[in-house]
Amino acid sequence: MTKAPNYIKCLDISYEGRADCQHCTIRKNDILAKVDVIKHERLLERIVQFCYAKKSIVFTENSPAVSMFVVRRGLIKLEETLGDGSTRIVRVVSKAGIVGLETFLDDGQRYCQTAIALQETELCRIPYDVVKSLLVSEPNFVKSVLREWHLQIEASNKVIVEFSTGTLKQRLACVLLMLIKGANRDNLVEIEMIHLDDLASLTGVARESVSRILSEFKRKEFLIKSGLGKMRFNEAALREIAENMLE
Amino acid sequence: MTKAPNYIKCLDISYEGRADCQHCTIRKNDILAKVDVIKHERLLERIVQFCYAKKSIVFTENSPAVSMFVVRRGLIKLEETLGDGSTRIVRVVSKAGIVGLETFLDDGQRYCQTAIALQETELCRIPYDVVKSLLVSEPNFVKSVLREWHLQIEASNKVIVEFSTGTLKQRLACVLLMLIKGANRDNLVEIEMIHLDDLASLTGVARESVSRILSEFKRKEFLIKSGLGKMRFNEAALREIAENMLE
DNA sequence: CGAATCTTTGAATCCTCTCAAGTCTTGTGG
DNA sequence: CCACAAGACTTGAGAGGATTCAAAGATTCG
Repeated sequence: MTKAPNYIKCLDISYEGRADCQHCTIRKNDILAKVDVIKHERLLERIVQFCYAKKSIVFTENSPAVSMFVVRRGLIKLEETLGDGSTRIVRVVSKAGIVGLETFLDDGQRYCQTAIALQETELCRIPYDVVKSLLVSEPNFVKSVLREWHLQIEASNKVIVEFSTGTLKQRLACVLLMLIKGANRDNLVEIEMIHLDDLASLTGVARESVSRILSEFKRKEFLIKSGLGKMRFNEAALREIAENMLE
Repeated sequence: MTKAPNYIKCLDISYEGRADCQHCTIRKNDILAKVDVIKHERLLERIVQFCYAKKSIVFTENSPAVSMFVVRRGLIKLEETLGDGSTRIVRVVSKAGIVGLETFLDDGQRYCQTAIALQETELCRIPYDVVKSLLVSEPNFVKSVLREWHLQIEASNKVIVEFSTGTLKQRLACVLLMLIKGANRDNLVEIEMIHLDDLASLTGVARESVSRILSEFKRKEFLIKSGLGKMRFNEAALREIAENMLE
Protein backbone atom coordinates (compact mmCIF):
# COMPACT_ATOMS: atom_id res chain seq x y z
CA MET A 1 0.00 0.00 0.00
CA THR A 2 0.97 3.65 -0.11
CA LYS A 3 2.99 5.42 2.53
CA ALA A 4 1.06 6.81 5.49
CA PRO A 5 0.61 10.57 5.49
CA ASN A 6 1.81 12.64 8.40
CA TYR A 7 -0.80 14.34 10.49
CA ILE A 8 1.40 16.93 12.02
CA LYS A 9 1.27 20.49 10.94
CA CYS A 10 -2.14 20.72 9.33
CA LEU A 11 -4.05 22.62 11.97
CA ASP A 12 -4.52 25.89 10.21
CA ILE A 13 -8.02 26.59 11.45
CA SER A 14 -9.42 30.07 11.70
CA TYR A 15 -12.08 30.88 14.24
CA GLU A 16 -15.04 32.60 12.69
CA GLY A 17 -17.18 33.26 15.72
CA ARG A 18 -20.63 32.26 16.87
CA ALA A 19 -22.84 30.60 14.33
CA ASP A 20 -25.83 32.65 13.28
CA CYS A 21 -28.35 29.84 12.94
CA GLN A 22 -31.22 32.23 12.52
CA HIS A 23 -29.87 33.58 9.24
CA CYS A 24 -28.03 30.47 8.13
CA THR A 25 -28.35 29.92 4.41
CA ILE A 26 -28.07 26.16 4.49
CA ARG A 27 -30.03 25.43 7.64
CA LYS A 28 -33.21 24.53 5.78
CA ASN A 29 -31.31 21.53 4.39
CA ASP A 30 -29.38 20.42 7.42
CA ILE A 31 -29.97 18.58 10.62
CA LEU A 32 -31.24 21.68 12.45
CA ALA A 33 -33.93 22.38 9.85
CA LYS A 34 -36.75 21.39 12.15
CA VAL A 35 -35.36 23.02 15.27
CA ASP A 36 -36.86 26.32 16.39
CA VAL A 37 -33.68 28.37 16.56
CA ILE A 38 -35.33 31.29 18.34
CA LYS A 39 -36.75 29.12 21.08
CA HIS A 40 -33.36 27.49 21.63
CA GLU A 41 -31.30 30.60 21.19
CA ARG A 42 -29.38 30.20 24.43
CA LEU A 43 -28.50 26.62 23.60
CA LEU A 44 -27.45 27.36 20.05
CA GLU A 45 -25.16 30.15 21.23
CA ARG A 46 -22.68 27.41 21.93
CA ILE A 47 -22.40 26.56 18.24
CA VAL A 48 -19.22 28.02 16.83
CA GLN A 49 -18.12 28.42 13.24
CA PHE A 50 -14.64 27.60 11.94
CA CYS A 51 -12.85 27.70 8.63
CA TYR A 52 -10.56 24.73 8.05
CA ALA A 53 -7.75 25.04 5.53
CA LYS A 54 -7.29 22.22 3.05
CA LYS A 55 -5.72 19.23 4.83
CA SER A 56 -6.61 20.37 8.35
CA ILE A 57 -7.70 17.66 10.72
CA VAL A 58 -11.18 18.04 12.19
CA PHE A 59 -10.87 15.07 14.52
CA THR A 60 -8.89 11.86 14.78
CA GLU A 61 -9.91 8.21 14.82
CA ASN A 62 -10.39 6.98 18.40
CA SER A 63 -10.44 10.37 20.06
CA PRO A 64 -13.53 11.07 22.23
CA ALA A 65 -16.58 12.16 20.25
CA VAL A 66 -17.25 15.47 21.95
CA SER A 67 -18.80 17.41 19.08
CA MET A 68 -20.41 16.98 15.73
CA PHE A 69 -19.83 19.34 12.82
CA VAL A 70 -22.14 20.65 10.12
CA VAL A 71 -20.45 21.31 6.78
CA ARG A 72 -21.39 24.77 5.53
CA ARG A 73 -19.02 24.85 2.57
CA GLY A 74 -16.29 22.58 1.23
CA LEU A 75 -15.65 18.87 1.57
CA ILE A 76 -14.58 16.58 4.41
CA LYS A 77 -13.13 13.11 3.99
CA LEU A 78 -13.57 10.39 6.61
CA GLU A 79 -10.76 7.90 6.49
CA GLU A 80 -9.68 4.79 8.36
CA THR A 81 -6.14 3.64 8.96
CA LEU A 82 -5.27 0.22 7.58
CA GLY A 83 -3.01 -2.38 9.07
CA ASP A 84 -0.03 -1.29 6.98
CA GLY A 85 -0.36 2.37 7.95
CA SER A 86 -1.99 3.48 4.73
CA THR A 87 -5.45 4.99 4.77
CA ARG A 88 -8.69 4.45 2.91
CA ILE A 89 -11.43 7.04 2.58
CA VAL A 90 -14.77 5.53 3.59
CA ARG A 91 -16.93 8.51 2.74
CA VAL A 92 -16.99 12.16 1.80
CA VAL A 93 -19.34 14.68 3.37
CA SER A 94 -20.36 17.84 1.56
CA LYS A 95 -22.52 20.91 2.18
CA ALA A 96 -25.26 20.46 4.80
CA GLY A 97 -23.89 17.07 5.82
CA ILE A 98 -22.54 16.10 9.21
CA VAL A 99 -19.27 14.68 10.42
CA GLY A 100 -18.97 13.13 13.86
CA LEU A 101 -22.36 11.48 14.09
CA GLU A 102 -20.85 9.21 16.75
CA THR A 103 -21.65 12.08 19.10
CA PHE A 104 -25.23 10.83 19.15
CA LEU A 105 -24.26 7.49 20.61
CA ASP A 106 -23.45 6.71 24.21
CA ASP A 107 -21.29 8.82 26.44
CA GLY A 108 -17.66 7.98 26.04
CA GLN A 109 -18.08 7.11 22.37
CA ARG A 110 -15.06 7.73 20.18
CA TYR A 111 -14.81 8.84 16.57
CA CYS A 112 -14.46 5.86 14.25
CA GLN A 113 -12.64 7.70 11.48
CA THR A 114 -10.28 10.61 11.02
CA ALA A 115 -11.96 13.65 9.45
CA ILE A 116 -9.84 15.91 7.26
CA ALA A 117 -10.72 18.83 4.97
CA LEU A 118 -10.28 17.98 1.28
CA GLN A 119 -10.79 21.61 0.32
CA GLU A 120 -11.03 24.82 2.31
CA THR A 121 -14.07 24.05 4.43
CA GLU A 122 -16.41 25.92 6.78
CA LEU A 123 -17.84 23.96 9.68
CA CYS A 124 -20.19 24.68 12.58
CA ARG A 125 -19.23 22.81 15.72
CA ILE A 126 -22.10 21.54 17.85
CA PRO A 127 -21.07 20.27 21.29
CA TYR A 128 -22.22 16.95 22.68
CA ASP A 129 -24.60 18.34 25.32
CA VAL A 130 -26.35 20.65 22.86
CA VAL A 131 -27.04 17.61 20.71
CA LYS A 132 -28.34 15.68 23.72
CA SER A 133 -30.63 18.50 24.82
CA LEU A 134 -32.16 18.85 21.41
CA LEU A 135 -32.63 15.12 21.16
CA VAL A 136 -34.90 15.06 24.21
CA SER A 137 -36.63 18.42 23.81
CA GLU A 138 -37.34 18.36 20.08
CA PRO A 139 -39.14 15.28 18.84
CA ASN A 140 -38.71 16.36 15.23
CA PHE A 141 -34.98 16.49 15.72
CA VAL A 142 -34.90 12.70 16.05
CA LYS A 143 -36.32 12.39 12.58
CA SER A 144 -33.68 14.68 11.15
CA VAL A 145 -31.00 12.71 12.91
CA LEU A 146 -32.23 9.41 11.51
CA ARG A 147 -32.36 10.91 8.04
CA GLU A 148 -28.79 12.12 8.46
CA TRP A 149 -27.59 8.62 9.40
CA HIS A 150 -29.30 7.41 6.28
CA LEU A 151 -27.47 9.98 4.17
CA GLN A 152 -24.18 8.84 5.65
CA ILE A 153 -24.88 5.26 4.62
CA GLU A 154 -25.70 6.47 1.13
CA ALA A 155 -22.38 8.32 1.09
CA SER A 156 -20.57 5.10 2.03
CA ASN A 157 -22.47 3.19 -0.62
CA LYS A 158 -21.38 5.76 -3.16
CA VAL A 159 -17.77 4.94 -2.35
CA ILE A 160 -18.49 1.24 -2.90
CA VAL A 161 -20.69 1.44 -5.98
CA GLU A 162 -19.16 4.39 -7.82
CA PHE A 163 -15.62 4.76 -6.55
CA SER A 164 -14.63 1.12 -6.04
CA THR A 165 -16.35 -0.65 -8.94
CA GLY A 166 -15.42 -0.75 -12.63
CA THR A 167 -12.30 0.53 -14.34
CA LEU A 168 -10.25 3.23 -12.74
CA LYS A 169 -11.22 5.60 -15.52
CA GLN A 170 -14.90 5.23 -14.69
CA ARG A 171 -14.30 5.54 -10.98
CA LEU A 172 -12.29 8.72 -11.32
CA ALA A 173 -14.94 10.22 -13.56
CA CYS A 174 -17.47 9.54 -10.78
CA VAL A 175 -15.27 11.22 -8.19
CA LEU A 176 -14.83 14.30 -10.37
CA LEU A 177 -18.57 14.48 -10.91
CA MET A 178 -19.00 14.44 -7.15
CA LEU A 179 -16.70 17.44 -6.93
CA ILE A 180 -18.91 19.29 -9.39
CA LYS A 181 -22.00 18.51 -7.35
CA GLY A 182 -20.33 19.67 -4.16
CA ALA A 183 -19.24 22.97 -5.69
CA ASN A 184 -21.19 26.22 -5.70
CA ARG A 185 -23.40 26.21 -8.72
CA ASP A 186 -22.71 29.86 -9.54
CA ASN A 187 -19.20 29.18 -10.75
CA LEU A 188 -19.88 25.72 -11.94
CA VAL A 189 -16.91 25.39 -14.18
CA GLU A 190 -14.14 26.30 -11.76
CA ILE A 191 -13.62 23.61 -9.19
CA GLU A 192 -11.10 23.36 -6.39
CA MET A 193 -9.20 20.19 -7.18
CA ILE A 194 -8.38 17.69 -4.46
CA HIS A 195 -5.05 16.00 -3.96
CA LEU A 196 -3.90 13.07 -6.03
CA ASP A 197 -3.43 10.98 -2.92
CA ASP A 198 -7.02 11.61 -1.91
CA LEU A 199 -8.26 10.49 -5.29
CA ALA A 200 -6.13 7.39 -4.84
CA SER A 201 -7.38 6.68 -1.34
CA LEU A 202 -10.95 7.20 -2.51
CA THR A 203 -10.70 4.76 -5.40
CA GLY A 204 -8.32 2.37 -3.65
CA VAL A 205 -5.50 2.48 -6.19
CA ALA A 206 -1.92 3.71 -6.45
CA ARG A 207 -1.32 7.43 -6.86
CA GLU A 208 0.63 6.89 -10.08
CA SER A 209 -2.33 5.17 -11.67
CA VAL A 210 -4.51 8.14 -10.81
CA SER A 211 -1.92 10.49 -12.29
CA ARG A 212 -1.89 8.60 -15.56
CA ILE A 213 -5.65 8.70 -16.00
CA LEU A 214 -5.81 12.34 -14.98
CA SER A 215 -3.13 13.17 -17.54
CA GLU A 216 -5.21 11.48 -20.17
CA PHE A 217 -8.26 13.51 -19.13
CA LYS A 218 -6.21 16.68 -19.38
CA ARG A 219 -4.85 15.71 -22.77
CA LYS A 220 -8.39 15.21 -24.00
CA GLU A 221 -9.42 18.50 -22.38
CA PHE A 222 -11.99 16.95 -20.07
CA LEU A 223 -10.05 18.82 -17.40
CA ILE A 224 -8.46 22.19 -18.02
CA LYS A 225 -6.28 23.82 -15.44
CA SER A 226 -7.41 27.32 -14.51
CA GLY A 227 -4.79 28.37 -12.02
CA LEU A 228 -4.21 27.93 -8.29
CA GLY A 229 -5.37 24.35 -7.84
CA LYS A 230 -8.60 24.99 -9.69
CA MET A 231 -9.87 23.33 -12.84
CA ARG A 232 -12.58 23.55 -15.41
CA PHE A 233 -14.46 20.31 -16.02
CA ASN A 234 -16.16 18.95 -19.09
CA GLU A 235 -19.12 17.54 -17.24
CA ALA A 236 -20.77 15.88 -20.23
CA ALA A 237 -17.62 13.99 -21.21
CA LEU A 238 -17.02 12.81 -17.65
CA ARG A 239 -20.59 11.66 -17.34
CA GLU A 240 -20.24 9.61 -20.48
CA ILE A 241 -17.13 7.90 -19.18
CA ALA A 242 -18.73 7.26 -15.82
CA GLU A 243 -21.82 5.66 -17.26
CA ASN A 244 -21.01 3.97 -20.51
CA MET A 245 -17.47 2.80 -20.17
CA LEU A 246 -17.06 4.01 -23.76
CA GLU A 247 -13.69 5.30 -24.88
CA MET B 1 -19.30 -6.20 -15.52
CA THR B 2 -20.86 -9.52 -14.80
CA LYS B 3 -24.22 -10.62 -16.06
CA ALA B 4 -27.24 -9.63 -14.02
CA PRO B 5 -28.75 -12.44 -11.97
CA ASN B 6 -32.37 -13.36 -12.43
CA TYR B 7 -34.66 -12.75 -9.51
CA ILE B 8 -37.44 -15.00 -10.52
CA LYS B 9 -38.05 -18.20 -8.72
CA CYS B 10 -36.23 -17.66 -5.45
CA LEU B 11 -39.08 -17.15 -3.03
CA ASP B 12 -38.80 -20.26 -0.97
CA ILE B 13 -39.74 -18.78 2.39
CA SER B 14 -41.23 -20.80 5.18
CA TYR B 15 -43.48 -19.25 7.76
CA GLU B 16 -42.36 -20.09 11.26
CA GLY B 17 -45.07 -18.41 13.28
CA ARG B 18 -45.21 -15.64 15.82
CA ALA B 19 -41.93 -14.49 17.25
CA ASP B 20 -41.42 -15.31 20.90
CA CYS B 21 -39.57 -12.16 21.94
CA GLN B 22 -39.81 -13.05 25.59
CA HIS B 23 -37.64 -16.11 25.20
CA CYS B 24 -35.58 -14.92 22.25
CA THR B 25 -31.97 -15.98 22.55
CA ILE B 26 -30.50 -13.09 20.63
CA ARG B 27 -32.73 -10.30 21.87
CA LYS B 28 -30.22 -9.07 24.41
CA ASN B 29 -27.99 -8.09 21.49
CA ASP B 30 -30.51 -6.70 19.09
CA ILE B 31 -32.54 -3.58 18.60
CA LEU B 32 -35.31 -4.71 20.99
CA ALA B 33 -32.89 -5.26 23.86
CA LYS B 34 -34.15 -2.27 25.81
CA VAL B 35 -37.81 -2.78 25.06
CA ASP B 36 -40.01 -4.28 27.78
CA VAL B 37 -41.46 -7.17 25.84
CA ILE B 38 -44.06 -8.01 28.46
CA LYS B 39 -45.42 -4.49 28.61
CA HIS B 40 -45.69 -4.38 24.80
CA GLU B 41 -46.89 -7.91 24.36
CA ARG B 42 -49.89 -6.99 22.23
CA LEU B 43 -47.76 -4.88 19.96
CA LEU B 44 -45.03 -7.46 19.57
CA GLU B 45 -47.59 -10.12 18.67
CA ARG B 46 -47.40 -8.69 15.20
CA ILE B 47 -43.80 -9.74 14.83
CA VAL B 48 -43.57 -12.87 12.72
CA GLN B 49 -40.70 -15.23 12.14
CA PHE B 50 -39.67 -16.62 8.75
CA CYS B 51 -36.98 -18.89 7.42
CA TYR B 52 -35.54 -17.76 4.10
CA ALA B 53 -33.79 -20.29 1.90
CA LYS B 54 -30.45 -19.33 0.40
CA LYS B 55 -31.03 -16.84 -2.44
CA SER B 56 -34.55 -15.83 -1.35
CA ILE B 57 -35.37 -12.18 -1.73
CA VAL B 58 -36.37 -10.37 1.46
CA PHE B 59 -37.24 -7.12 -0.29
CA THR B 60 -36.41 -5.30 -3.49
CA GLU B 61 -34.75 -1.96 -4.19
CA ASN B 62 -37.38 0.80 -4.54
CA SER B 63 -40.29 -1.13 -3.11
CA PRO B 64 -42.09 0.54 -0.18
CA ALA B 65 -40.35 0.11 3.16
CA VAL B 66 -43.17 -1.49 5.10
CA SER B 67 -41.20 -3.65 7.53
CA MET B 68 -37.78 -4.10 9.00
CA PHE B 69 -36.24 -7.50 9.72
CA VAL B 70 -34.06 -8.74 12.55
CA VAL B 71 -31.58 -11.44 11.53
CA ARG B 72 -31.78 -14.33 13.98
CA ARG B 73 -29.49 -16.69 12.08
CA GLY B 74 -27.73 -16.62 8.73
CA LEU B 75 -26.54 -13.81 6.51
CA ILE B 76 -28.29 -11.21 4.35
CA LYS B 77 -26.66 -9.23 1.54
CA LEU B 78 -27.80 -5.75 0.59
CA GLU B 79 -27.05 -5.01 -3.05
CA GLU B 80 -27.56 -2.18 -5.49
CA THR B 81 -28.13 -2.50 -9.20
CA LEU B 82 -25.59 -0.75 -11.41
CA GLY B 83 -26.15 1.00 -14.68
CA ASP B 84 -25.14 -2.05 -16.72
CA GLY B 85 -27.51 -4.37 -14.87
CA SER B 86 -24.86 -5.99 -12.71
CA THR B 87 -25.04 -5.70 -8.95
CA ARG B 88 -22.68 -4.71 -6.16
CA ILE B 89 -23.10 -5.76 -2.56
CA VAL B 90 -22.88 -2.71 -0.31
CA ARG B 91 -23.07 -4.54 3.00
CA VAL B 92 -23.75 -7.82 4.73
CA VAL B 93 -25.89 -8.14 7.84
CA SER B 94 -25.45 -11.01 10.28
CA LYS B 95 -26.99 -12.28 13.50
CA ALA B 96 -28.78 -9.63 15.60
CA GLY B 97 -28.44 -7.06 12.82
CA ILE B 98 -31.26 -5.35 10.96
CA VAL B 99 -32.22 -5.08 7.32
CA GLY B 100 -34.69 -2.48 6.15
CA LEU B 101 -33.72 0.38 8.44
CA GLU B 102 -35.36 2.71 5.91
CA THR B 103 -38.56 1.79 7.73
CA PHE B 104 -37.58 4.31 10.40
CA LEU B 105 -37.61 7.21 7.96
CA ASP B 106 -40.60 9.07 6.64
CA ASP B 107 -43.80 7.46 5.51
CA GLY B 108 -43.60 6.42 1.90
CA GLN B 109 -39.90 5.68 2.15
CA ARG B 110 -38.62 2.96 -0.14
CA TYR B 111 -35.89 0.39 0.36
CA CYS B 112 -32.61 1.58 -1.12
CA GLN B 113 -31.17 -1.88 -1.76
CA THR B 114 -32.31 -5.37 -2.55
CA ALA B 115 -31.95 -7.76 0.39
CA ILE B 116 -31.24 -11.42 -0.37
CA ALA B 117 -30.28 -14.35 1.85
CA LEU B 118 -26.69 -15.49 1.32
CA GLN B 119 -27.29 -18.58 3.43
CA GLU B 120 -30.37 -20.15 4.93
CA THR B 121 -31.52 -17.34 7.19
CA GLU B 122 -34.09 -16.80 9.93
CA LEU B 123 -35.67 -13.37 10.17
CA CYS B 124 -38.22 -11.67 12.41
CA ARG B 125 -40.40 -9.22 10.52
CA ILE B 126 -41.36 -6.07 12.39
CA PRO B 127 -44.05 -3.98 10.66
CA TYR B 128 -43.74 -0.24 10.14
CA ASP B 129 -46.35 0.81 12.69
CA VAL B 130 -44.89 -1.36 15.46
CA VAL B 131 -41.58 0.39 14.88
CA LYS B 132 -43.28 3.78 14.98
CA SER B 133 -45.12 3.01 18.20
CA LEU B 134 -41.99 1.88 19.96
CA LEU B 135 -40.13 4.94 18.75
CA VAL B 136 -42.51 7.29 20.54
CA SER B 137 -43.34 5.17 23.60
CA GLU B 138 -39.87 3.87 24.47
CA PRO B 139 -37.19 6.52 24.79
CA ASN B 140 -34.50 3.88 25.15
CA PHE B 141 -35.51 2.42 21.84
CA VAL B 142 -34.23 5.53 20.08
CA LYS B 143 -30.78 4.86 21.45
CA SER B 144 -30.83 1.30 20.17
CA VAL B 145 -31.96 2.52 16.79
CA LEU B 146 -29.14 5.04 16.53
CA ARG B 147 -26.66 2.38 17.52
CA GLU B 148 -28.04 0.11 14.84
CA TRP B 149 -27.56 2.78 12.17
CA HIS B 150 -24.02 3.09 13.36
CA LEU B 151 -23.47 -0.64 13.00
CA GLN B 152 -24.79 -0.47 9.46
CA ILE B 153 -22.25 2.20 8.57
CA GLU B 154 -19.52 0.06 10.07
CA ALA B 155 -20.74 -2.82 7.91
CA SER B 156 -20.48 -0.61 4.81
CA ASN B 157 -17.02 0.54 5.85
CA LYS B 158 -15.99 -3.08 6.15
CA VAL B 159 -16.89 -3.59 2.50
CA ILE B 160 -14.73 -0.60 1.56
CA VAL B 161 -11.75 -1.19 3.80
CA GLU B 162 -11.56 -4.98 3.86
CA PHE B 163 -13.35 -6.22 0.76
CA SER B 164 -12.41 -3.52 -1.76
CA THR B 165 -8.83 -2.67 -0.80
CA GLY B 166 -5.62 -4.61 -1.44
CA THR B 167 -5.09 -7.68 -3.59
CA LEU B 168 -7.96 -9.98 -4.34
CA LYS B 169 -6.32 -12.67 -2.25
CA GLN B 170 -6.36 -10.47 0.83
CA ARG B 171 -9.90 -9.33 0.20
CA LEU B 172 -11.24 -12.85 -0.17
CA ALA B 173 -9.47 -13.90 3.00
CA CYS B 174 -11.31 -11.08 4.79
CA VAL B 175 -14.66 -12.19 3.39
CA LEU B 176 -14.07 -15.78 4.50
CA LEU B 177 -13.12 -14.58 7.97
CA MET B 178 -16.41 -12.72 8.09
CA LEU B 179 -18.20 -15.97 7.35
CA ILE B 180 -16.45 -17.57 10.30
CA LYS B 181 -17.50 -14.76 12.60
CA GLY B 182 -21.09 -14.99 11.42
CA ALA B 183 -21.27 -18.74 12.01
CA ASN B 184 -22.37 -20.49 15.16
CA ARG B 185 -19.35 -20.88 17.34
CA ASP B 186 -20.23 -24.40 18.38
CA ASN B 187 -19.39 -25.90 15.02
CA LEU B 188 -16.75 -23.39 14.21
CA VAL B 189 -15.02 -25.36 11.55
CA GLU B 190 -17.95 -26.19 9.30
CA ILE B 191 -19.21 -23.16 7.48
CA GLU B 192 -21.96 -22.79 4.93
CA MET B 193 -20.20 -21.44 1.87
CA ILE B 194 -21.71 -18.60 -0.15
CA HIS B 195 -21.89 -18.44 -3.92
CA LEU B 196 -18.99 -17.50 -6.12
CA ASP B 197 -20.98 -14.68 -7.64
CA ASP B 198 -21.63 -13.23 -4.22
CA LEU B 199 -17.95 -13.30 -3.39
CA ALA B 200 -17.36 -11.54 -6.69
CA SER B 201 -20.02 -8.92 -6.10
CA LEU B 202 -18.68 -8.33 -2.60
CA THR B 203 -15.11 -7.77 -3.72
CA GLY B 204 -15.99 -6.10 -7.01
CA VAL B 205 -14.20 -8.52 -9.35
CA ALA B 206 -15.00 -11.13 -11.98
CA ARG B 207 -16.28 -14.51 -10.84
CA GLU B 208 -13.46 -16.35 -12.63
CA SER B 209 -10.89 -14.42 -10.64
CA VAL B 210 -12.59 -15.47 -7.42
CA SER B 211 -12.61 -19.07 -8.59
CA ARG B 212 -8.89 -19.02 -9.27
CA ILE B 213 -7.99 -17.69 -5.83
CA LEU B 214 -10.40 -20.07 -4.14
CA SER B 215 -8.84 -22.98 -6.02
CA GLU B 216 -5.47 -21.90 -4.73
CA PHE B 217 -6.82 -21.76 -1.16
CA LYS B 218 -8.20 -25.26 -1.58
CA ARG B 219 -4.96 -26.56 -3.01
CA LYS B 220 -3.14 -25.20 0.02
CA GLU B 221 -5.82 -26.65 2.29
CA PHE B 222 -6.88 -23.33 3.75
CA LEU B 223 -10.33 -24.47 2.67
CA ILE B 224 -11.41 -28.08 2.81
CA LYS B 225 -14.70 -29.16 1.41
CA SER B 226 -16.86 -31.05 3.89
CA GLY B 227 -19.92 -31.89 1.84
CA LEU B 228 -23.17 -30.16 0.90
CA GLY B 229 -21.88 -26.65 0.33
CA LYS B 230 -20.04 -26.59 3.61
CA MET B 231 -16.34 -26.11 4.23
CA ARG B 232 -13.74 -26.26 6.92
CA PHE B 233 -11.57 -23.16 7.20
CA ASN B 234 -8.00 -22.74 8.32
CA GLU B 235 -8.65 -19.55 10.22
CA ALA B 236 -5.04 -18.85 11.15
CA ALA B 237 -3.83 -19.11 7.56
CA LEU B 238 -6.59 -16.87 6.28
CA ARG B 239 -5.88 -14.32 8.95
CA GLU B 240 -2.26 -14.22 7.92
CA ILE B 241 -3.15 -13.62 4.29
CA ALA B 242 -5.66 -10.94 5.22
CA GLU B 243 -3.24 -9.02 7.37
CA ASN B 244 0.25 -9.46 6.10
CA MET B 245 -0.08 -9.90 2.40
CA LEU B 246 2.54 -12.60 2.75
CA GLU B 247 2.49 -15.50 0.33
C1' DC C 1 -31.07 -39.50 -15.80
C1' DG C 2 -30.88 -35.05 -17.93
C1' DA C 3 -31.17 -30.04 -17.90
C1' DA C 4 -29.94 -26.10 -15.75
C1' DT C 5 -26.88 -23.94 -12.94
C1' DC C 6 -22.57 -23.29 -10.99
C1' DT C 7 -17.62 -23.82 -11.04
C1' DT C 8 -13.01 -24.61 -12.98
C1' DT C 9 -9.25 -23.89 -16.15
C1' DG C 10 -6.54 -22.10 -20.18
C1' DA C 11 -4.65 -18.51 -23.02
C1' DA C 12 -4.34 -14.00 -24.64
C1' DT C 13 -5.04 -9.33 -23.47
C1' DC C 14 -5.46 -5.39 -20.80
C1' DC C 15 -5.04 -2.93 -16.68
C1' DT C 16 -2.70 -1.54 -12.58
C1' DC C 17 1.39 -1.78 -9.60
C1' DT C 18 6.04 -0.96 -8.36
C1' DC C 19 10.32 1.14 -8.60
C1' DA C 20 12.76 4.77 -10.18
C1' DA C 21 13.91 9.00 -12.07
C1' DG C 22 12.67 13.41 -13.38
C1' DT C 23 9.70 17.71 -13.50
C1' DC C 24 6.79 21.05 -11.63
C1' DT C 25 4.93 23.80 -7.56
C1' DT C 26 4.83 25.88 -3.34
C1' DG C 27 6.43 27.92 0.59
C1' DT C 28 10.25 29.61 3.39
C1' DG C 29 14.22 32.02 4.67
C1' DG C 30 17.98 34.70 3.34
C1' DC D 1 12.67 38.92 -4.69
C1' DC D 2 15.30 35.00 -5.53
C1' DA D 3 17.07 30.47 -4.35
C1' DC D 4 16.48 26.41 -2.27
C1' DA D 5 14.11 22.68 -0.15
C1' DA D 6 10.14 20.06 0.46
C1' DG D 7 6.25 18.43 -1.37
C1' DA D 8 3.32 17.18 -5.23
C1' DC D 9 2.84 15.40 -9.69
C1' DT D 10 4.43 13.00 -14.05
C1' DT D 11 6.34 9.49 -16.87
C1' DG D 12 8.68 5.13 -18.32
C1' DA D 13 9.55 0.23 -18.23
C1' DG D 14 8.93 -4.24 -16.56
C1' DA D 15 6.34 -7.35 -13.67
C1' DG D 16 2.30 -9.07 -11.84
C1' DG D 17 -2.65 -9.27 -11.38
C1' DA D 18 -7.26 -9.41 -13.14
C1' DT D 19 -10.30 -9.66 -17.21
C1' DT D 20 -12.32 -11.76 -21.11
C1' DC D 21 -13.80 -15.37 -24.01
C1' DA D 22 -14.29 -19.97 -24.50
C1' DA D 23 -14.81 -24.65 -23.32
C1' DA D 24 -15.07 -28.34 -20.22
C1' DG D 25 -16.15 -30.33 -15.67
C1' DA D 26 -19.15 -30.55 -11.42
C1' DT D 27 -23.40 -30.09 -8.84
C1' DT D 28 -28.06 -29.71 -7.97
C1' DC D 29 -32.80 -30.46 -8.68
C1' DG D 30 -36.75 -32.18 -10.69
